[in-house]
Amino acid sequence: MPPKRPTPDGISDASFPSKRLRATEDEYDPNVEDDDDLPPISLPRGATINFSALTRRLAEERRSSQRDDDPGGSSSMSTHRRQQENLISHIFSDQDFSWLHLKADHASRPLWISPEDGHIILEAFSPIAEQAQDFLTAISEPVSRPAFIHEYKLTAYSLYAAVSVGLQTEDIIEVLNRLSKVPVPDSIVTFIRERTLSYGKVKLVLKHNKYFVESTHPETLQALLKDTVIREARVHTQVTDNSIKASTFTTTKAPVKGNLTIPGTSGDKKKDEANGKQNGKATDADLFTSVVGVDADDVDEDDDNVHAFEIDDTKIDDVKKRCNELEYPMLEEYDFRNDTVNPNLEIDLKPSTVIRPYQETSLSKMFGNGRARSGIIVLPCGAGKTLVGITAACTIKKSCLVLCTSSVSVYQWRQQFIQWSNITDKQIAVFTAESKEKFAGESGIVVSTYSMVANTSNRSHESKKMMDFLQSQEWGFILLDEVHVVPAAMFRRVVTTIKAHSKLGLTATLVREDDKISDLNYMIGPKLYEANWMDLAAKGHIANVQCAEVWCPMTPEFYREYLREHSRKRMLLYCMNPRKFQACQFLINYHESRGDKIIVFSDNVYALEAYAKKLNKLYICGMTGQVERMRILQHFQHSPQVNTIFLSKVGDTSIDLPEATCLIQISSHFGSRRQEAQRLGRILRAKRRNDEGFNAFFYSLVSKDTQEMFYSTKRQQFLIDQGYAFKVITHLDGMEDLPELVYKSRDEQISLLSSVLLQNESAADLGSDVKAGEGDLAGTVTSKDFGPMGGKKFPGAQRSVGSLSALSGGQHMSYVEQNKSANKKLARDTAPRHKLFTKRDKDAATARKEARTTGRA
DNA sequence: TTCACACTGC
DNA sequence: ATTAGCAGTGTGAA
Repeated sequence: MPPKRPTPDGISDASFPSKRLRATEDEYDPNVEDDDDLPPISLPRGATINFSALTRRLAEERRSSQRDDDPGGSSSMSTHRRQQENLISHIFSDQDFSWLHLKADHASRPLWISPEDGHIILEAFSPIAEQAQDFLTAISEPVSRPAFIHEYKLTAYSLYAAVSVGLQTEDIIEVLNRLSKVPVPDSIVTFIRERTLSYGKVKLVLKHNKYFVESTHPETLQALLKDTVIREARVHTQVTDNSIKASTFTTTKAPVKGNLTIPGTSGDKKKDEANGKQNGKATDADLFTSVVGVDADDVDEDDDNVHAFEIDDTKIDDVKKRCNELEYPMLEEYDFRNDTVNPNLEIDLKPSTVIRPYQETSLSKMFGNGRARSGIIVLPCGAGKTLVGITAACTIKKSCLVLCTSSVSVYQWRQQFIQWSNITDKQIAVFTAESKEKFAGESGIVVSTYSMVANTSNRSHESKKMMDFLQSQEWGFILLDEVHVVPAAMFRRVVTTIKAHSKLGLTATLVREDDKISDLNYMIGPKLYEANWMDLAAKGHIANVQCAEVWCPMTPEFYREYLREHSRKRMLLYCMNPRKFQACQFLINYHESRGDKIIVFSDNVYALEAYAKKLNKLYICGMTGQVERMRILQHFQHSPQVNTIFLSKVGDTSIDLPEATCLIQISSHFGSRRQEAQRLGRILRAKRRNDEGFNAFFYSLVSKDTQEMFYSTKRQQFLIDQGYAFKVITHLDGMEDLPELVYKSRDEQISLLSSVLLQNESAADLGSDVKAGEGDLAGTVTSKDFGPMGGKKFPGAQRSVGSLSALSGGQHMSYVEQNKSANKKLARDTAPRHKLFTKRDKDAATARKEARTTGRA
């Protein structure tokens, strides 16, 4: 037996599921056998202390799922369980790292590195966690950041990004070593060296509207030219292999950040420098600022011998991709201050504009060495992405192209530019289907949409002329809003058709449900900065949000139909579940009475309409005209009579939503994590966040025991990774007593069901009377009509709160255990269907037959 | 101006 | 592991 080990946090040995978890500092006995049927889980001791509860739970889940899965039976639950397990970080799979030796003072060091795959686990409760986090976001990808344990991953891209932000190989290794409980494994050290040393050897440069691959190492270029993709992209000119002396701007030793000020930082650069230079005390904080804030630019810069070859600009995308694969990622930096070819743009932030610390941090990553690096900045919605973009444009001071997803945001960008900077009306042009302006003078800003620029076929004469103009320009800066859309097959074209020296992508949610997100690494550049949502919330920049998933049981009638029907009909059934209706009504009622402004989202237009009408609220969907939308939004914003609106998917994009403080989802798009996050973002901006203890609320209404539960789990993953804990509400206290509760009687429920089923068959009349709600604001029912709350307590008491669920979102498992039997019982239930539906079935059958016979005739 | 239509993305 | 309905933009004809 290994010697007894101390248990600093009071967790006794008895709580460990397996003896193999008991790796010790000095000794590990490989002969200790597993004496139970648990899967082997091994972690170094520093980690086991914190993971014990979770790993145990995981093991239990596994065991129980193995045991009571009935073969061939209702497999939905067991697949469900498997799916959920897959969502859990793979760090808990059966790897054995007990051979790693902990440092003697490991307790004071906050992280642990997996030698296998470069995953890093950070104890977020460590006193130096915040600095460690700064460092880790710089060198690795955040995978998941719930309350106590954060997970990061070292990847080639993240290391490229780290180097491009100015970190140096040995510093990365050293800091990592200082923070780690175990010595940094050799495999990781090698990995870091390999990836960082090849970085910066190859550059992509734009000169005279042509792209060149440039390097000071001719042998590197030769190596690249051995690749067929790159060789074929090469354009042969007279000067190809000669050294091209940079003629547009100097390539001498780059000036360091010293004399560059990012506007709006109120001279904060002095502070930066002071921090960096006065290394008197070797506290950890200093260590980080001195490393992270380093401004040395040690890319070899022997400008005597810059070798280059030109490449075809239509093949830029492929070449960049290839270079990444060959592990010579191309460095794209724009030395805008020494660019004398492209005209300057007189633009600056207004003196009154001050940017926030995290915005400054993100910009300092971009301009860290006095030049503009291409890359991506990830900030939550409502955290001021626009201002970051504008400040970047004001720093570069060259012609700038801004691209967004919709024409509404085009005008928003334009408006923001005018609001925050001293740009004049004439210098900023809008290019959409309606307006095709050009800016006055030789430099300026153009704001447009992706589809406008990406559209290849079928272009009108006007826009063709405009496109020629855009393509003839050499842009100093291209700003890509909602950059996660760029990898889409059509939109990725814009990156190659527009010639820009530097690119900045902005997004709140750097995720897609396909695998194209990593393409951004070579298309735009590395991720320069990613904010931690929880940190921003804690500092009061964005609202604090309470997230909850409300489980609404299906009524027996609805569930029976649900089991009989297929995909689309199923969806309608679980959206229209009367219990969900009631929950929705209750929550609206509750939140209106405490003065919240509420937005209710439903992806399903039919359900949206039904809910809004039943509950007497205004709603907006795709059909709603622009004028009507504006009017409703105005009312929502200003009228105390209108506190709740219903929105379809239009709310996700292209609507400038006023501030809301509460959000309820009744149906949503399959498993889109992005959508979930984007919707949450709608309430992050809430002004009232500054009130002490103010919370915004985010509810997802889910019909129990339906597919919705799986999608819901999947959708939440992004937010859980950001550190949000979803609470599960299984019962809304006081709902039954709500006066005027809708669909209370069984008869009402049945008639709802029949209309849902009918609607299914004649989908043609969907949305026929969209305009019905127009103008009848007077009839809008407000909170007071629902009567007093009767002093009912908020259902907070019912919420599950626990360290385990807060830890990792593992709370989703809880429902797996609960409802299986109920599920089966309902499915088995052979009680006759309501006669209404047997009749309906018959009618449908005869109708089909008739249709067939008449069709033949 | 408004509508249908094509195309595209999520 | 995957869906198909809802949304957007832009164009040209009525």
